[in-house]
Amino acid sequence: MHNTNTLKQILHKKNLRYTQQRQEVWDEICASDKHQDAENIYNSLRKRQINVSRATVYRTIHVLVKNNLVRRLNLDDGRSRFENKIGIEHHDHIVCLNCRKIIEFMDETIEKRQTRIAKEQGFEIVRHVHQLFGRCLDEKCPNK
Amino acid sequence: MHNTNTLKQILHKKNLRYTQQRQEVWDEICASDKHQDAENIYNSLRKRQINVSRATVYRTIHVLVKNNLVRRLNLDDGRSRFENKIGIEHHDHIVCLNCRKIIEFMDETIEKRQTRIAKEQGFEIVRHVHQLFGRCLDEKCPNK
DNA sequence: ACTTCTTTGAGACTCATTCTCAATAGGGAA
DNA sequence: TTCCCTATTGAGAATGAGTCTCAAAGAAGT
Repeated sequence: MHNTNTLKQILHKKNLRYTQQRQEVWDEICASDKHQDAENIYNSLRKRQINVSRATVYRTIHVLVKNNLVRRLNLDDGRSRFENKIGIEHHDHIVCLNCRKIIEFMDETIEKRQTRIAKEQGFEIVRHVHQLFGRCLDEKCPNK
Repeated sequence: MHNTNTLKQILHKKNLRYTQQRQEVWDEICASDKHQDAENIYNSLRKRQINVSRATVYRTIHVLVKNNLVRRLNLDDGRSRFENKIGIEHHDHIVCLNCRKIIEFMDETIEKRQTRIAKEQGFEIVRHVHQLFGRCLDEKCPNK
């Protein structure tokens, strides 16, 4: 895996241990751009005969998120989704309410403006959430 | 209560029944601009000797949200918050990660831009979430 | 290999929210 | 006003994502 070193180094820097389970969870998140949830990740690993417990999947995700390898998305459907952050440009999301298709977007003007707005209100932004929920025109979308 | 008619009429239009419990929950949400969660609303009513069950609080909130009287906010802390929408301009939120202070903001440029972006991607926006999480400069904020 | 300290697995647990179902009560019709 | 139909309510059980516990397993420095 091309990300072995990344993970190993980062864990080492934080005095955390590099384990097979952590590598597998990290690989699984990197392998897909489908914004998987924890249960998904757990099942995918199991299907590939990789033994990782559910608790470890959750715990590993925390480690990855805390160390900026992974981003947690909350798409208002009751479970968190995760996406690889390494080598990926910042972006926000458009979500179809019918088919749950997710499109990424990024707008420099919006980014700058929100920073300015926050500053005017006496805030320094640490992170932001910008999600557009709507209906897509996709052929396959059950959108009547 | 000045919102009695609003609620009564809207419920009637949808063939739903106007009940004391629904009025009380709605009043409680309107009475505060503190973005209360369901448990809060439930406790406030109890404290005022008003008998409403937790289940009814949750059920009523659904009714109010579905009928556009109330907005549900998900501030990534595990429970939904609610705010009155009637007579209130649209806005988004800035949240302090330290003291949980919530400030409202609204920017016409951002609003327009996100609509255009969505359209370009073949989406019609139904709703959006735009939240800025950061640290405020408030005196009382435990922000070191 | 030895030791120390972290991580793991399995299942119990938490907590917000939803569900179940019998009892209650809107509200239109008579 | 009373009757009836059906929606709503209350109490507590159930759900489900996520977290915790603790004994066993395993990194990694020496």
